[in-house]
Amino acid sequence: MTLDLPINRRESGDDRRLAIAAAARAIIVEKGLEGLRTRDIAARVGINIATLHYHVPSKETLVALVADSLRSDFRAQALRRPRAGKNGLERLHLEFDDFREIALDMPDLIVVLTELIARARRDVAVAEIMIPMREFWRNQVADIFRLGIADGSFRPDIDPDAAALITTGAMSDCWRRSDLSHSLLDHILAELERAFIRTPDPLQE
Amino acid sequence: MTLDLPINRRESGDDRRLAIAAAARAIIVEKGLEGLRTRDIAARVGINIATLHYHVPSKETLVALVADSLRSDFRAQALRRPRAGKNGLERLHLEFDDFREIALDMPDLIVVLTELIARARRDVAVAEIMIPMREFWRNQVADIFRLGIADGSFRPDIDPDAAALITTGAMSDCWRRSDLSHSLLDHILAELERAFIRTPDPLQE
Amino acid sequence: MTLDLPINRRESGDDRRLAIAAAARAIIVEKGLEGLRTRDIAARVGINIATLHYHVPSKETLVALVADSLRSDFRAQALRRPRAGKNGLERLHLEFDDFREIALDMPDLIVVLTELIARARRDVAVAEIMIPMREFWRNQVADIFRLGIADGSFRPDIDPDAAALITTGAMSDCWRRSDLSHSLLDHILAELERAFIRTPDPLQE
Amino acid sequence: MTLDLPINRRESGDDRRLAIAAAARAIIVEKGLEGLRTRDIAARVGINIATLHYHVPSKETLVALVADSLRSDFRAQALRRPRAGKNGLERLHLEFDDFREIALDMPDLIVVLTELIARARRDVAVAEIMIPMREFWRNQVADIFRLGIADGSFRPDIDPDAAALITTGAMSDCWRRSDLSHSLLDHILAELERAFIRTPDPLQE
DNA sequence: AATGAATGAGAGTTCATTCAT
DNA sequence: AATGAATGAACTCTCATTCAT
Repeated sequence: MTLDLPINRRESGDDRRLAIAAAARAIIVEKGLEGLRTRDIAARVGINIATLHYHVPSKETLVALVADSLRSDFRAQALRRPRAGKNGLERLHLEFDDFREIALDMPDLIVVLTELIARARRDVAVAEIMIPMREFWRNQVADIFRLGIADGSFRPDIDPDAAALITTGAMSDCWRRSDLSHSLLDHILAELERAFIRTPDPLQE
Repeated sequence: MTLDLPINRRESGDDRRLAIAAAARAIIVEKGLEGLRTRDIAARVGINIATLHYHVPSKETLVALVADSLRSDFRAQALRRPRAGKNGLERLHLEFDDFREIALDMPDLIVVLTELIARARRDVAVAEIMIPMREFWRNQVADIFRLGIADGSFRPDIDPDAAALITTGAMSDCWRRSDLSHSLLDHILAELERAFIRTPDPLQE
Repeated sequence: MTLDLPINRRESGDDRRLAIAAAARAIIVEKGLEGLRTRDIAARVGINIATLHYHVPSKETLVALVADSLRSDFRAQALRRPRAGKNGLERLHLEFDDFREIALDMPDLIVVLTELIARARRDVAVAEIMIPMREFWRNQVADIFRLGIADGSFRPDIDPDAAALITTGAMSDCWRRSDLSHSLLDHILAELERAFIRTPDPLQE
Repeated sequence: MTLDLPINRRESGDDRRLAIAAAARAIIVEKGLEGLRTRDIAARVGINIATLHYHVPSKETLVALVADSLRSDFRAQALRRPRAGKNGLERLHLEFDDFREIALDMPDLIVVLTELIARARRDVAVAEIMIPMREFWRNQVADIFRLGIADGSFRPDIDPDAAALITTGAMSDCWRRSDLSHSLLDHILAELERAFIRTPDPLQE
């Protein structure tokens, strides 16, 4: 006669790790990576510290886990929008839409990402996850510029890699501002667009 | 007659504070703000921890001292180059020269600056020093754009504030890259210039 | 079959806290509250300082724990002697017996109590435990005087509250004397008794 | 041509020591003996810590200095009232008047005294000053009782030493109460008087 | 007589990690 | 899979005292 099975008393290891990553991210948002304490995570998840260490053997592992969870979120987001059959300018607009969505809907994600990128300078394990993420993004934007140059929607004299770095750099810097508003963001993105589109040739109009 | 110079046994308070700020900056470069330990600073300066606390009563004060020392460095650098009698484009070039100089000659300064800007999000005392510094820089660049629009060296449709944010943001992001090379930097700066200068009107050439 | 008793390696939290309170009291007797060091307590209990902090999170809590342990001791002692069916004078004798027992058998308890009462002036948390203890005692003695006035064993013109304060005050002051001897104590208690009993009316004898 | 002699820039050693003792007493009242810090004293006097140590070489010396200053105050007070030509009861009234005056006008003095008496248990240097003070007071009161027994104003069966200890003990205990009011004090003193005066013999009235 | 600078010893507290169950 | 208890190492900060001037 088994009644009232304790639900979720013991979650599977994967579920626990997901909960731990989520809790860690919440704390990083509040107090930064340097304010991240294993005890706080355990308390937030509702488990004992020893249990936390059972699932995530060390703090280093924990940070890597958080980095991984960020990567998953970005991958999920990258797959949501179809990219085919567009010209460079249209694809840049899509990129901007993605950015707007993240910056305004999930600012937490950005905060954690920024903290991890900063840490990557000193932590090789983190760098191995975060630097490729950043470079992947920059390359995607560089591809957009290459496409746009080819299809004529962008200036022909653009250096795609430099332009990508400027674009992603400016966007990153927006993230870091606590005073980021919807309208400010729109102004920035509009200015970025003007900076790279092909000026209509007055003669041929 | 021995010329034994006083081996820094007892310095004036100001000198000590300078040395402390320098040591703190060196450690921040190595281990980040979160890896900054008062004992390490004292050891580096060659004084007792209690002596350190005599000159800098708390860690909070210490961080503020570092922030102040950054501000001093920037002020010193800002006064080195004459700004008068130039048009917008020339002034932008000067700005780029400054940046090149700092990024390649004193990369440590930038690392520390970045750490403090990140900390500013959570530390009001630091924010009060760092945010004005960042905004001052952005405003300076915005002024350059305003000048350049007026004198015709830049595109007339530029939004000076947005352009300034993009420019400083991109430059900041360069700083954060550990792989920053001289040629990469030059490419970025050249691209920034192309993004904002007035496209030569084909008709009038 | 080896009977190796667990050598206190891991005790339950309650046992540890009892041991900690006992160690703290011993050190207070030796060096006073101001000479109480967490490290000394840990050493005496045979545990690590961090373990001490695991059980008693702060020094403030520790002092409250000591105060609580005093209260427990007093409660235990108060329950040992039956109080029913006695007149005022007999109850005063019982009170004196209790006092003699504590003052001569457990002088440490008194020293600690005195230290905590002194600290209560400045520490609200301690005051909240100690002042009620002291007032409870004084009220108990005041009740004895009220009873004795009613049953005729004490002078009818006694102010019970004032008499109680004198009695408990004199007893407290005895505690504070390092030269307290058995015979001195007896003299004091005898004099207190003479001070309040009803003088036999010469007429009716 | 000497103008504007700096007044009090450099006080004599004795004046400085007086000021130091006064400052120390003020701090003891606020934070207790255990909260007494040399730096706080120096700040209150307006001198450097090193200067403080020049005048009072160690903290032990400092506490002895405070004890001495208490003794001076008591001596001054003891000389104010003429004691000759009174009987026991009248002298007890004078004693009570003195006590009232101190307890209500200079409660600080009492606080410091109590702190030092408590410290005397562990500090021989302090004990050598404070214990004689306490015993001198008790003996004075014992003498009053002896006088009053002889002149018939007190009960003949009083043990003068025990009665003195009860009296001074009850008074000391009053001091320790933060809730001491004028009327409470009067009640206590009146009760003490009733406890020891000769009950008027009904037959002979 | 006075002071700015310096210091050794130590205070309470924190933290990631481990152990026994 | 989970946990209460334990720990070493380290942290910031404090304090009475001393030194050089």
